[in-house]
Amino acid sequence: MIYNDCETGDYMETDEKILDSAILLMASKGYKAVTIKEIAAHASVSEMTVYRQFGNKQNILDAIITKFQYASSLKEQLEKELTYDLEHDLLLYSIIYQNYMIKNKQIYMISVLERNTMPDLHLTLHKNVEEIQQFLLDYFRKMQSQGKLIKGNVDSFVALFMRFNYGHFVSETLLGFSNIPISNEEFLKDSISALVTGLTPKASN
Amino acid sequence: MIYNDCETGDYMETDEKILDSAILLMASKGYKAVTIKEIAAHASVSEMTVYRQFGNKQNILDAIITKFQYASSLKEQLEKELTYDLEHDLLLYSIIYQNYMIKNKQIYMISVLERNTMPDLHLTLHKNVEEIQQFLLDYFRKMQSQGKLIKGNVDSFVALFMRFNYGHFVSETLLGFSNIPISNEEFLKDSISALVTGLTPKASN
DNA sequence: TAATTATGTTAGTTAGTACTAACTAACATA
DNA sequence: TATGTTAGTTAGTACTAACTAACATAATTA
Repeated sequence: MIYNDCETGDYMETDEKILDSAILLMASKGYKAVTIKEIAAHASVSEMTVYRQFGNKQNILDAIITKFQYASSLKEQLEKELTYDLEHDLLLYSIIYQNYMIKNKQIYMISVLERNTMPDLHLTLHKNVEEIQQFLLDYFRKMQSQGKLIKGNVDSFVALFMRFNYGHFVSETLLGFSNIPISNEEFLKDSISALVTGLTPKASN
Repeated sequence: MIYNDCETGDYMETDEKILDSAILLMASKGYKAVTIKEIAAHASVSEMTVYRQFGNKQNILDAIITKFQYASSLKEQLEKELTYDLEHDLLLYSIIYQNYMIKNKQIYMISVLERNTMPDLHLTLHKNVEEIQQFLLDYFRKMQSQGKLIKGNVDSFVALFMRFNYGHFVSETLLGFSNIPISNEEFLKDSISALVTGLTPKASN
């Protein structure tokens, strides 16, 4: 089995091939169910090479986690482009969020599969969720104080929006079940348009 | 370790204790990572009893699947109580859906963990999703034709609503992260109220 | 060219796990 | 009294997977 699909056309480093194969297999079957033999075969290296590079199985996962633990650029990416127009901003958020999650879907899947055996990983990733939630809470409060968001419980509105985005990510990307006969972007546009109508104060008031 | 929490106060049958322990452990760690020894210990029986009752590990999972494969009562439960008032019906759906998923969360978790190793289970449960989606599509179309739902892509509206419910289930029940400082029912009420406002045609038209 | 480095090969050891077999104990029932 | 049923105990087999050690070879570098 040959495995080498680095986008640059260069051959991937041995370490990268191993980590790439490991994350793929672990996200598919879980840490315990994946064997070093499988990882080596998928990376087209010998089992010994894996052991020489990483020592043991746990170190492979640790390397994966370290590699994918870059700072949450989600917030910074957003803050720059906010226009304080509800529809624009929520759509922007949804698109950026989906792209962010697609990039991290494998490490996220591992964290779900191993949420009980290795709770630290899951908690670490969950920190990001809390940060995003806080960011959205601040944004929604600001919009509310400017009369651009209906009165009511901001916590609920934020949760509504977050759970919609999260549900979309899980069914569409993580589990790969697409039941919608239209494109992803169209769907987001339609949904957020309806959402925004519900969250915008009536003009007549 | 003593394990016996049958609601009737009677002692649970040996088979039930074993299945109950197995589903709990498999939903927590995945099929492969659970050992017969663990299941036996958790059910407070000897390993041999497990083998005598079920023969092998796969049979335990098969028994679990068979036991939890009752007809989707979700649709029937709903049809009876529909009032064709959007807010009432969507809130009703959300509550019934959440309760239904809570009941089936363990088998659902197993289907996610083993989605690649045993794709049949996941596909079977997914059939239910498709059925629910079709039901909601019919309902939304009906409401739209009665002028009780805004014009636009019904597929999007259904997906918006389903993904909100699904996202809520996954974060609240499946992964157990509750970030909302209010009660579940209050949250559903608030969210659906906002959603319904967005999906209801304006009175002035 | 010689040394070094990266990788492969082969053959182990050790531990865990699914599963079997033989036997025993307690209790119920014909 | 004899037999069936249900569960436990103990020992063992077959296999798998993590991990190690020793040696071989190809590529890279001094």
